[in-house]
Amino acid sequence: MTTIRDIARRAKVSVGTVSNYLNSPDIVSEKSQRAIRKAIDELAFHPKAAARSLKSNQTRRIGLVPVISPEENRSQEPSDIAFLEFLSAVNTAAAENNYSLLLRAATSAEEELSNLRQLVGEKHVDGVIILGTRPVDRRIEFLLEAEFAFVSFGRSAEMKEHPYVDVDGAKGIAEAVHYLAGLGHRRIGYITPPDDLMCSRDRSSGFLSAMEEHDLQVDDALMVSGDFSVGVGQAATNRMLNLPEPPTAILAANDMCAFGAMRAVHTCGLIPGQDVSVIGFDDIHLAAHWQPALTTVAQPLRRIGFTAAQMLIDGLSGRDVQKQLILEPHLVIRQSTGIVRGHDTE
Amino acid sequence: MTTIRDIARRAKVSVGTVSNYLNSPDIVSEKSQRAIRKAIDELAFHPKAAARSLKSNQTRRIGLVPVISPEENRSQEPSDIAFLEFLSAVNTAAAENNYSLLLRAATSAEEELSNLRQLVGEKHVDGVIILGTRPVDRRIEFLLEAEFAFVSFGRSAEMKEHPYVDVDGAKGIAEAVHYLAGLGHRRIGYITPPDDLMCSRDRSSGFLSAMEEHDLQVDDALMVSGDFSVGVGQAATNRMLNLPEPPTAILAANDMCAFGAMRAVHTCGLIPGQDVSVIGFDDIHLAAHWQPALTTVAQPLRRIGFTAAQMLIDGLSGRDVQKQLILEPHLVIRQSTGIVRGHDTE
DNA sequence: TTGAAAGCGCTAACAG
DNA sequence: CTGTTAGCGCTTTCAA
Repeated sequence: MTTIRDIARRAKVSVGTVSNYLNSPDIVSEKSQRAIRKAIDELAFHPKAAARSLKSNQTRRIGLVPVISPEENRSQEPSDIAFLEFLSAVNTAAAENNYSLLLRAATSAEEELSNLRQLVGEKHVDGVIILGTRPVDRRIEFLLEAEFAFVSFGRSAEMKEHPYVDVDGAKGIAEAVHYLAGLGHRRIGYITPPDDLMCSRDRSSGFLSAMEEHDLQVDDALMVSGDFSVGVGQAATNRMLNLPEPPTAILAANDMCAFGAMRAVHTCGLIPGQDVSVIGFDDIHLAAHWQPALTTVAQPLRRIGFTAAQMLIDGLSGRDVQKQLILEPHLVIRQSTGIVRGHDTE
Repeated sequence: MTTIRDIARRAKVSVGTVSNYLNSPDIVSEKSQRAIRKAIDELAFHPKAAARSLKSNQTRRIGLVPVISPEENRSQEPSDIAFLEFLSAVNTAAAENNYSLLLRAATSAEEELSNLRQLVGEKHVDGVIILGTRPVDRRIEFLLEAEFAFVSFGRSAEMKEHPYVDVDGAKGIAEAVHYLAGLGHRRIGYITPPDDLMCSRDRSSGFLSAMEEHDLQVDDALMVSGDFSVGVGQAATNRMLNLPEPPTAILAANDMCAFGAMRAVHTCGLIPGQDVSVIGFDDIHLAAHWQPALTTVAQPLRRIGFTAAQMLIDGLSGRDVQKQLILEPHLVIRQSTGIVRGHDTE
């Protein structure tokens, strides 16, 4: 392995000068620069990351602990695809700042916490990004306590403030309800995200208050706790559609869930967008390509991921930045929603 | 920061003993073990990763360089979702072996290579996994030359052997053609993966020979070079459907592409699975949930990802293992394919 | 079994 | 501007 000493020897300068060249080239004389550059090229030298971080105490890595359920070996982060969009944005922001992303998969909430502890304790990374935030989140408690840099996607209900990027889910859902109400829908089904997530709480409050605003009755059977999967969307919708008084519209936890809902509508011999309206959440890429194209509450996942990473890196670089950011979602209207059948005749 | 010295002092042993305890506890006396364990707990000690890797010369990380196009900021790896399934399997295998996954995004093929060089040269990782293999692949040339551990998803056409996990794409496509031919289809359109990928070459050969086997004519207009996106699937299908003699079946580059194809079929006022059959490739989770459910050539992406990572790690651990593995795809028949309309009347 | 000590490859004073 | 040097926190001989 070629080291900084080899370069120094070959370029006939000291190791200190080589190190200076590596870190602030302009502080080194033209002549030395040339000699060093030449030696580096000839020996194909690369400064070893481990040695650098040992000394400088920084890794230029940011960590993420995705939870992957072992049975189906599927990512459980806020819906597969949405997670990918988020992840790729984080990755992009990291790369732009010359950081890498370190993933350490966990298969359960317990493991998630212990992997995080390891990542942090052993200093594999300079900071972490967490998602799937819960109202009381042990990860956040830990990170705050350890005074370790992090940004979360989603607020928690902690007393102490922490850095996060979030979306005003209550407002997003409310907008969807307003829109449906305007279309004449009175029985609106709502499939929530997993109960333990903060975003679920947030959105439910938006749902409830918007329903009230329109004098719409919230039927227990029409507000079912679900998750981000196609399967649950389909099952929950199916159940609601078989109620004595079925809903004419379904608000799904996210787009995947909405795809499942549409499937259920179809299976019941009804047409999504005509007989039953379906609205998703996220606006993943596929939403526009579904048949019928999905009306959904768009959440700027890429912007969220990018911003979270950028905030984290800015913090690590000592730049001081806004610590909390709440983005506005907006309703994207496509073909999966429509006027209530028989609305006029009532 | 608490170090091994602090533990040594507190446990009244030497640093060497603490280190031994960390690496092979059984070699340390019961008494010392207890004392050390106690000190570690009390001080919440974690051995620093950087120091460890500097000394031991291994990182327990495996690297991956995803290509994310900047315009749309979307992963370009073999179709978004398929990539996620692969990635999560790699991550799982890594985690099981106490490895992490390091991602270093690139925005172009040039950057992909230079990021890889950096990952390897600076020893951020012990080995890498590459995908989107090309017949002549500079990454593979580089890795072979550098004698750096890696496994690729997909063969290349290099002279030298290299470790890979692949799928017999030719066979998969051939199976799809046989099936369509059996259904009476004679005009079969084929949208290929990106031309520069090895898998494209592989599958095309399977397509051509299967067509020949059934005495089916390969029309240039029906074999279009595409990619893994919904958009291209839709556009290409649309074009083919407007030909004087349109195809009655479409083989798409992958499931996403097939989704686009179905959409085009729909847009032309036809019904996928009845008027025009569509077959995908991959069998991503959503394929079964599409409307109509997609017939597709299933590629065990999770097994591939898991195996690739496991092979890499086994190699790193000195275990010697099979270096090449080709998995068999199989056709999953669902509702997007059917007998040619008017087949009987001919 | 344990302790002392020599580095792993780099950075950052500090003196020249 | 350059060279010397003392570590960063750990592992691993080697003697005791």
